[in-house]
Amino acid sequence: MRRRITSQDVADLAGVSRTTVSFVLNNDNRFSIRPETVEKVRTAAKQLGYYPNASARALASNQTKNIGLIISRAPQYIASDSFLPQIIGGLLDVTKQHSQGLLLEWVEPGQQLETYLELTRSHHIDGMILMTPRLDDTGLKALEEADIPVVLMGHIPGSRLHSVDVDNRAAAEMAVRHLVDLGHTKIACIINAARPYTSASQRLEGYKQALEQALLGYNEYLVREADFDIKSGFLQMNSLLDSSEEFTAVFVASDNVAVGAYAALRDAGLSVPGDISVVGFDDIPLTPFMEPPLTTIRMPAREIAQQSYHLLMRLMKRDYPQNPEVLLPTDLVLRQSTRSLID
Amino acid sequence: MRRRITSQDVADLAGVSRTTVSFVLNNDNRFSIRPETVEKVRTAAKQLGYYPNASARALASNQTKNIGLIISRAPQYIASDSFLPQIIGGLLDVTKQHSQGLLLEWVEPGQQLETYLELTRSHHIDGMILMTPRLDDTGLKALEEADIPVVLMGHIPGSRLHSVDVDNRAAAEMAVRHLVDLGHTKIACIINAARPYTSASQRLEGYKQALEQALLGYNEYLVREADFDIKSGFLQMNSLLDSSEEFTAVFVASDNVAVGAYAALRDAGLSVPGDISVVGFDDIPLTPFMEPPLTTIRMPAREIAQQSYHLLMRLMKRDYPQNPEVLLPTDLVLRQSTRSLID
DNA sequence: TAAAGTTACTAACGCGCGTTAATAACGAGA
DNA sequence: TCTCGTTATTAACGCGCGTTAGTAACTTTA
Repeated sequence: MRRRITSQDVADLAGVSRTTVSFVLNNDNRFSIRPETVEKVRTAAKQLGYYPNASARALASNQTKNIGLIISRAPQYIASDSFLPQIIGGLLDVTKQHSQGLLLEWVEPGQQLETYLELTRSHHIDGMILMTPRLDDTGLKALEEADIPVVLMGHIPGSRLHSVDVDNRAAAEMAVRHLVDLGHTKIACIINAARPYTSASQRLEGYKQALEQALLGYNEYLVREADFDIKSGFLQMNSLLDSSEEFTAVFVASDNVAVGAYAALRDAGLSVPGDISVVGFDDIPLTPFMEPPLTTIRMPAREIAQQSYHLLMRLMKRDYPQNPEVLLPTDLVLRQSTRSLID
Repeated sequence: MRRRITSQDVADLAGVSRTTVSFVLNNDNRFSIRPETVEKVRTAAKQLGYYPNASARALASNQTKNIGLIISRAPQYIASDSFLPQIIGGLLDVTKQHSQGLLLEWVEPGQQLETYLELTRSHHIDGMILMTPRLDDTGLKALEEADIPVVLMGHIPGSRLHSVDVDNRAAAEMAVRHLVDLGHTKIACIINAARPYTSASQRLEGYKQALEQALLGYNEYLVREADFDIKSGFLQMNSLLDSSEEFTAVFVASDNVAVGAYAALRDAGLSVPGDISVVGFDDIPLTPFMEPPLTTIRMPAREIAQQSYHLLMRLMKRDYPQNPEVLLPTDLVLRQSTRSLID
């Protein structure tokens, strides 16, 4: 294997010092270098095919040029997630523009503290974005006093960490109010995930609040808890159907889960929206192609990703926004999965 | 900000040299260290909350402990991909076990060479897995003589690079033969992506071959080319329906694309499998929940991910398997999207 | 002409760790 | 007592780069 080409080689070829090479290649304009010298260095670097060693650079500059995307979920759940690719896509787009790397990591409940410490203290990354954080995350306090910037994609009440999120509660309320406005009074709910995921508990709150405003009673037997994936939607919808409770509409707090719910309804011989109206949440790419196309809350996934990144960038520059929380708008996308009971 | 804790601090506290600390914490058994010394070092490290600096370690050992997953596609296509999360999930699972990091990267056509050089020469990663490679990838030759291990997830004819793949051609042939066996003679095809993606051209080959074996003529007007995502499936199916060609079955070489095709068929008032039989490819988590459940070729996504990783690990240890190509089995998962024309 | 800038560059240190070659301690054998 | 292995430990170098403090040359001002 041929020897690595270092900046010394470039310096030798260009007939200057290594320092000058560094200044030129990093466009360090605190020092003025004669244009012809710049040219000499540039061509020498190109000629040798010089690429600065990332580790050495990280060590010297204390910047890895990598940011971490941490997913609070096990790989088997990641595999069937339709929302994740949108986030990753949005993130990859913008990280590449800033020639940053994206390091993926998942963390299992109970191991959070150790994982975060390792990631931050070992300095694998310059900053991290924490996806779908859990209320019971045992490592969040440690992150608050970590020496690297952190952005929560999602909100944790009481946390000092900066965050990017939508108003899940308000969005869910909007979804359910839509059903109420159509005359539905018996509205079931399948939340997207277990309560410790804040998006889940907040969406449930929105559901409750919409019922309350409509003077409809909250019936816990009409509520089920899914687990991110399609299958759990299928199972929970069946559980609702098997119960003795009556309902004419369901708010399913995740489109992915709603796909499973659709299947369960079909299997039961019920039509959407003929028998049951459904409103989803997320607006994944699939929803317009479902049968019938799903009325849902649009999550601005790409925007969430990019805003998270930009917020993280600001924090890395020690430029702290006065408001630690960025809230992005959602809206209700009307398609064909609901029908009016009022005529 | 408090000072970083270095191995020197641990050494001081434990009353030994930095070298000893290094030996102990890396379990370097080429040197025998007295058990009580080991203990002293371990407790000192724990007490101080010492985490070795990743960059320094990478620089000294010439190993970053990161592997790269490179996606040959733009972010907007990544966003609606249902296959990617399965690969990522499988990869994350196994990288974590080996305390390796996973660095995500995408590369746009035309920029491959530069991207690969930068990634390998800068030594951001110890090895890379190249997803959905393109035949016209201008950087592959450079990778063959790169100084880091590379695994192709997919096959490039004539490349010396190691690869993990399924036999796309044979799998596609199996899918189409299934339709032939059911009595279909006019079988359309929507391939998953443009020809330069080897999986696309290989699946098309399989389609042709199955027709040939059944003594059915190949009609290029029955073939369309999708673009990975759902919408392209919708558009291409409509294009088939708008043409004057007749067909009773379609082989859609990607489940994701098939979702769009389903929607187009529904919109045209055609039933699956009543009017048109459909066979897909991939077996994404959604397929059992489609209406009707899609008969498809199962891609062992998780296995592909993990085998790719293990192959990469072998290459990193300079342990080169005699056969550069790992082929994984596929099978046809029969569901309810095809019907027999023979009675 | 000397002093005081200004411009263009470099020597040298430090980042934190892995690792080799060398040393010290210690008992066994002669 | 002296030599010869072990065994346990360390001094010191190198990984490749960023960066500060400093030097040399060259121009401007008094």
